[in-house]
Amino acid sequence: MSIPERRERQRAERYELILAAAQELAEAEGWDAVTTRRLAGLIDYSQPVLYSHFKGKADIMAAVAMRGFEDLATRLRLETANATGARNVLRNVCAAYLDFARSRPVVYEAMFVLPTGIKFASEETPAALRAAFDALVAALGPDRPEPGILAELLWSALHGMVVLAQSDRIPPASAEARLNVLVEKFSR
Amino acid sequence: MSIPERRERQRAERYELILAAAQELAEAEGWDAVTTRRLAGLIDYSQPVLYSHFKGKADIMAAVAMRGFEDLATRLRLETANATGARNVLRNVCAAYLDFARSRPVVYEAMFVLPTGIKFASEETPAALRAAFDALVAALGPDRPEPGILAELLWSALHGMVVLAQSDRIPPASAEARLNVLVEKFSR
DNA sequence: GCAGGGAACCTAGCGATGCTAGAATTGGGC
DNA sequence: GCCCAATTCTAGCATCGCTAGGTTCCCTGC
Repeated sequence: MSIPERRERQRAERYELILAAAQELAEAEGWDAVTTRRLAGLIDYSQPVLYSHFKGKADIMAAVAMRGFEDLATRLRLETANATGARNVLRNVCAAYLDFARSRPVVYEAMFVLPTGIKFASEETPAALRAAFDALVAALGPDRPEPGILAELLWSALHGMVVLAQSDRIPPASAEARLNVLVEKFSR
Repeated sequence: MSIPERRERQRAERYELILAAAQELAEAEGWDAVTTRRLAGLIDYSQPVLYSHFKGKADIMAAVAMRGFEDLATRLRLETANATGARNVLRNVCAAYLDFARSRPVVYEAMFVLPTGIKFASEETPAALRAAFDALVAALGPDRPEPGILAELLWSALHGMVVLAQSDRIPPASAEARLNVLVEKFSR
């Protein structure tokens, strides 16, 4: 292995180390606790090292979000493939979405709540993000009128349920009941 | 007028001045630009004066949010009263909700996105907030199964549409189309 | 083996934030 | 006209994201 290659590999490892530390710290104490100083301390480097990998704190959060898009997309596609019957597919995909948000709340927050520079619904939209949205479209079944609009609405409902429940604005305990009604309303 | 009374009135006026300045500055440059120093400058007092009215910046935003709840509640109730036909009522109430969010995005943000200490769906829920939610329940019409759950779902969908559109995660331009589908799905 | 040079890294610091302790000023009551 | 209490301001703390400039390390060519 050449020396530049080794250097590059070590850089990549440190990149991963930063992402892992950021996510771990955020999961433990929230994004506000993820300061550049604490992050630098966790990886045993000084602050400026972070800026050799990322443009800034927002960029680190965006990178965590990108990983989240990939994770979410594979989870949703898995449900689309494994369930049988249109209604079951829709239900399982929605349940998987809600489950993802519940299991990784801070990653979800980075993906869909906090301001990242990530472009949605445009040419530059990351593939993983596009794939996750396409899984929603697919879950609604074929031959729907205005499938894009319908999927946007479904996503809006799911997202609303997530953030309002996470911030205790609607009772998290009734999430299941809401899911039942949601599936009923969006099945044909 | 007694002297304590005059003092109290002047304090109340300054309280309003602070709220108005905070909202105005937020509307112009976003909540991040609302710093205690700039706010103090706008009302021609020093920083600590703010803390004689509010516990801190978050408390100021919560106060702005409270005014927003009242405004939203009256707007929604107006639509419930003025429209005829179940479907029209639902449509107009939803449109009014979306319109409120569009016309006062930063107030909406303080109400439903940023972490305020305000209690939702509990004993201590402010009356205005409860009234706004009740207007949603009423808009869905009488004799619905699980009206609370259904209203939570409707609210989730509306809220999701607002925040995803505001952060450019779904195209703001198709808001009307989404509203049409939403009303269709939630009408019986 | 050993300088030279470039990449990698850290120390130290800037400006700005929310918030507060303690001094200074104001204004009503005697 | 003086005093006391309430009100307001000055000045500062700790922390934030971010960066300039100097130091250290390691690879390269002799």
